[in-house]
Amino acid sequence: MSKDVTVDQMLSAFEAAGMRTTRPRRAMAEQLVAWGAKEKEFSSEDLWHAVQEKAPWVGRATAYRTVQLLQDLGFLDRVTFADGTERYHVVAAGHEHHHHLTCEMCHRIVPVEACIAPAAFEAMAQQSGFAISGHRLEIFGRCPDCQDDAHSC
Amino acid sequence: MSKDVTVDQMLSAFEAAGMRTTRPRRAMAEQLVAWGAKEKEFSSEDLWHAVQEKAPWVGRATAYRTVQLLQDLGFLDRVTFADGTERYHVVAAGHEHHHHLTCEMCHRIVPVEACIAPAAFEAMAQQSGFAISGHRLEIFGRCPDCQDDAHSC
DNA sequence: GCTGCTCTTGACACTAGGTATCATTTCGTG
DNA sequence: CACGAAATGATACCTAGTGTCAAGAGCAGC
Repeated sequence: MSKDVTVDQMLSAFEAAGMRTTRPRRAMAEQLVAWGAKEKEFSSEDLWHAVQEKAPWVGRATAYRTVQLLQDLGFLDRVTFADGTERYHVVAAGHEHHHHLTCEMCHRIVPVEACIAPAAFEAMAQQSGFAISGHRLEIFGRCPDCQDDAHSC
Repeated sequence: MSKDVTVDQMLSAFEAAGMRTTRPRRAMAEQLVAWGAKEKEFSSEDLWHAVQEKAPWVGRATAYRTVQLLQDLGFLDRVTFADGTERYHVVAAGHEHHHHLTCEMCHRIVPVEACIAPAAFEAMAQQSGFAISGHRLEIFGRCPDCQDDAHSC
């Protein structure tokens, strides 16, 4: 059972990394916690707009910078959709390595555990001589709600 | 042993799809064949610039449109690199479903066969109720030549 | 509580990469 | 060769994001 992250956890992580706990960072953390890890997906621009309602003094550049930091700190996950757009979602605490199954219609996100077998990575490292450092797997489809809709045009 | 594609093959594919074999399309096909499938990677912009040297009358929009078409026709493969940039490369004829292992330093591309087991796809379709329509897998690392370089800063 | 140093911010100009529009050109069929 | 549709090139525009920098605000030490 994965728990949602708290504002304090995010701010503590900033401190732990030697960064300051500023007002914009707090405002953005609050918005993220309000959204929670409920499969909610958003772009940096979305988050900026949402934060603006309660903290209109937050600048766009700051919003983008903070999203980047939160991703580095492991609180946000970047997800690629079938249409090529990139968005983020809040990582539920304790979620280990996983990938995403996304709906190409409504952008719903479902985390999945499936991944390449470690043996396969080793095999390709051997064959190619590469030092493998990471990978991304994105799976696309239509969620149950969107399969009925004939919005295929 | 996979063979490189020819200009005629590309132009025939356009015709077969009910499209015309125009001068810009020919010019771009020629540039692509000149590059070949030799792990060469390029952006639409790169291709446009290259084509301009021999056919300066080709417009930017046309270059982008043609790259899109060639991708739809299966002659080009879109590859995502570790830094998030998207580029293309020429698909060698007869290459079936595959993914790419890319060098995060020099952008070298190695095709790999490894993929998720079909059973895993079925399992996640069952669990989630999604109708799965596609996926992308990108693997990042450093090629043998770039492992020595201490360009880590 | 005040000082001062540094990190961070907000404003804004700018860029990369790509798309929409539309009058003009050019295929290729008849 | 003439014609209609498809394709083009020029251009304006767009999205998503980055670089710059003077001004502001945390936080440590006093």
